Parts: sequence; C-alpha cells; structure tokens
Amino acid sequence: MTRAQQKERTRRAIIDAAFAQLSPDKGFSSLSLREVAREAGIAPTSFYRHFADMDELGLTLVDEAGLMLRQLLRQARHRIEKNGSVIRTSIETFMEFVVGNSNVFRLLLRERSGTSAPFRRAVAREIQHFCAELADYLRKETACPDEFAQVQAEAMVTLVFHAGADALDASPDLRLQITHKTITQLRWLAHGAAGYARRPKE
Amino acid sequence: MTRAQQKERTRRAIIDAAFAQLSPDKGFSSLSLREVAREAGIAPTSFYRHFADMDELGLTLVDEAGLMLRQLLRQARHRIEKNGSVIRTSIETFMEFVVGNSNVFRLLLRERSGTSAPFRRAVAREIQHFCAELADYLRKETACPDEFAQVQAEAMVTLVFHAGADALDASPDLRLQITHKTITQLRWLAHGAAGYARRPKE
DNA sequence: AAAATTAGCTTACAGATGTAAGCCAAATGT
DNA sequence: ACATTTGGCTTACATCTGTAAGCTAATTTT
Repeated sequence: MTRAQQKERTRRAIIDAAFAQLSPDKGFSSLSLREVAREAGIAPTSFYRHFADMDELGLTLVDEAGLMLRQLLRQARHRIEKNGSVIRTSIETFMEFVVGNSNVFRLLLRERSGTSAPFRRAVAREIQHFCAELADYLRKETACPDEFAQVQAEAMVTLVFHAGADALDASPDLRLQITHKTITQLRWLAHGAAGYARRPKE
Repeated sequence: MTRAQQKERTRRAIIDAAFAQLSPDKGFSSLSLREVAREAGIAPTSFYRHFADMDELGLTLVDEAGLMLRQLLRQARHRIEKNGSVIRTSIETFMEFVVGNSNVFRLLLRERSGTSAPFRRAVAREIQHFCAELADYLRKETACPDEFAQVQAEAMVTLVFHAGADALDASPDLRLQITHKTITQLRWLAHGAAGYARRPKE
C-alpha cells in the first residue's frame, strides 16, 4: 500500500503548507490554491486529487484546530489537579496555546466571523464542544449551580478567547497584564454565578 | 465652490458604495477597487483622486463605524433615563444597532481580528473609546468600585459584542434567547465586581 | 502477464485585478 | 480674459488567479 501512504503524505503536505502560510498578515481567504500547491511541492492541478476546493481544505483545517482545542482542555485539567488554582491555571494554559500555536488560534478567531457561512458554522461547532466540556467540568468540580453551568462556561470562553486575541498582538509583559485582567473577570463571573439567583420575572 | 462640493459628493459615493458591498459573504478585504468604483459610478482610476489606497478607504470606514458606536452609547443613556433597567436596555439598544446596521457592525467585528495590523489597531482604538465611556458611566451611576470600572466595562463590551456577533447569524427568536443569556451574564459580572474584593496576593 | 487505476505533471485559457500614462473640459485663480 | 488646477475619463499592460484537457508512469487489480 505504498499508494495510499504516498497519497496521505502529500495530503498532509498540503495541510501543513496551508497552516504554514497563515500568518498575522494572511488569513485563509487570502490563501491561493497555487501558493499552497507551490509550498506543498506539487503542481497546482494536483491539488484537486486531494481536495475538491480550497473550502474543503479550510474545513479540514478547522477540524484539526478544534481537535487541538479539546486536547488543550484535557491538558488544563491535568495541570489543575496538581496545581489547585483552577482559573489561573486554565488561563495560563490557554495563553501558552495561543502563543505557541498562533496560526491555529488565528484561524479559529478569524473564521468565526469570516465571510463563509459553512466556516462560521464549523468554528461555532468546535467552540460549542469546548464550552460543553467546560460546563461539565464546572458542574462536577465547582460550586456553580447546575443550570447555570452552560451559560457561565460560554461567558468564560468568550472572555478567554478575547484575551487570547488581544495577546496575539501584545508584548510579553502586556500579555501578563491581560492574563491578570482576565483572571479578575472570570473570578467576578464565578462569584456572581454562584451567589446571584436570577430573578425570574424581570 | 461647486468644485469642492462635487468632490465631497463622489467621495461619499465611494464610501457608501463600499459599505453597500459589505455583506455576510463579503468582507472588506475581498472588496476590489474596481468593484467599488463601478458601484460608485466612476472609472477605476478616478478612485485615486480621493483615496491613495483601498486601505485608506477602509480606515475611513472604520472611523465612521466608531462614530456610530459612540452615538449608540449616548442613545442608550437617554433610553436608560426613561426606562430604568440599565443592563437590559443597554443590550437591547445594542442588538437593535447590530441588526439594523449589520454591515457596519460586521466591519468592526471582522477587522478587529483581520489581516491588517493598522486596521486592527484602528478598531481596537474605537472599541477602547467605547469602553472608556462606559467605564465613566459605571463609576458615576452604579455601585461599581472606581478602580474596577474599566475592567468591568471591558468584560461587558466583550460579552455584548460576542452576543452581537452570534445574533448576526441567528433567527429573531434565537436572538431573544441570546439577549436573555447575555443579560444574565452581565448581571453576574456586575454582582461579582460589586461584591468581590480581589485578594491581593494570589 | 495484461489491464485498469490514479497521483502527478505540463500546457493552455479566460477572466479579474491594480495602476501607470495621458487627454479633456470645467471650475477656479489671477 | 487668460492661465491653472483638477476630477474624471479611456486605454494599456503586466500579473495573478482557478481550472480544463490530456499525457505519463507507476501501482494495483484481475
């Protein structure tokens, strides 16, 4: 089966080439089939042997990014077990991910509000998975009332993602400030969610 | 001075054409000079009589969008005076803006994490103004401790912007759900910020 | 061993794009 | 009244894009 292996190989080459070409100045939509093919070391038309479209490639990238996101959450849980401070550890783990895989994070960030509805849906799906797992965790491991967990998780993710986005353009020490600020915000949120009963009629 | 008037006129035509061509499926970066010129009713090269670049046009659009944002905040304040419910009124006002000027909001949303650093900076500046004005308001009119106002304002804006982004792709009744959820989140946040003293050493 | 499949290549084409060069006519300045 | 400025036009060019058509050689199937 050298045949299938080779195919998988250049498929990966294409995917890697695409990720590599993403940058602060270049989003997926301004990536051209020819450029990707060039970087992957194949002829432009050979691209079609693997993907029907640039869009198909893009959705594959989003899938991979979502996978990394979920691995990240598990990694954070491990760290919390040995460390204690839930919020601080979570944010620091996330920040490391953002800085270390900025292309991946940027892809999610941009395509979440990008021009392609299928892309937006794909990213939304991945983030929603992420939120759901986080909500589970909150229900099991914190004082958060069960029925508030999902809403709280979504707010947390919103704030942390935004912090990550800011961190992308920030210097390392500004990044620390951002981290600190975000910790404060999440603590307020957790405190509010734990102690504030929603008034049902207003 | 029919001369200057005419110039201002076609300048506006260009700006309006650009705004008009923005859509769910078309962001500013995928706007072409020729298309804009065509819609504005001028020859492609005449564009340069008004803007050096597409980038210059884009920054102008962002400026105008920021202006609308600040007007929005004042409008919300007026409504609050006659209505009472601060959080609910603010969010509802914002949602109306998002739905009624989706192209404008989308511009800010996308360019905030777009591929042009100058654009990102311009949007960040506008949003920061917005946050600062909101923080002022919080200090004057709510129970929020002065030194927390800025951080709380930023969290509120982050959550509300995110809600707006979700609302763009949502059906009207889903939009109501989003509004409701966001109100809850902001209340938690306000409650937390009012009652939770930051522990200084952890 | 012969036949079929297929990943990859080369060549080719029909758009679209940004923008340079230069003309024109009307408004403005003197 | 004459000279200048200038907003807009037309034409032209080089570049990049996606992708269709068809060949080749090697693997896989029969």
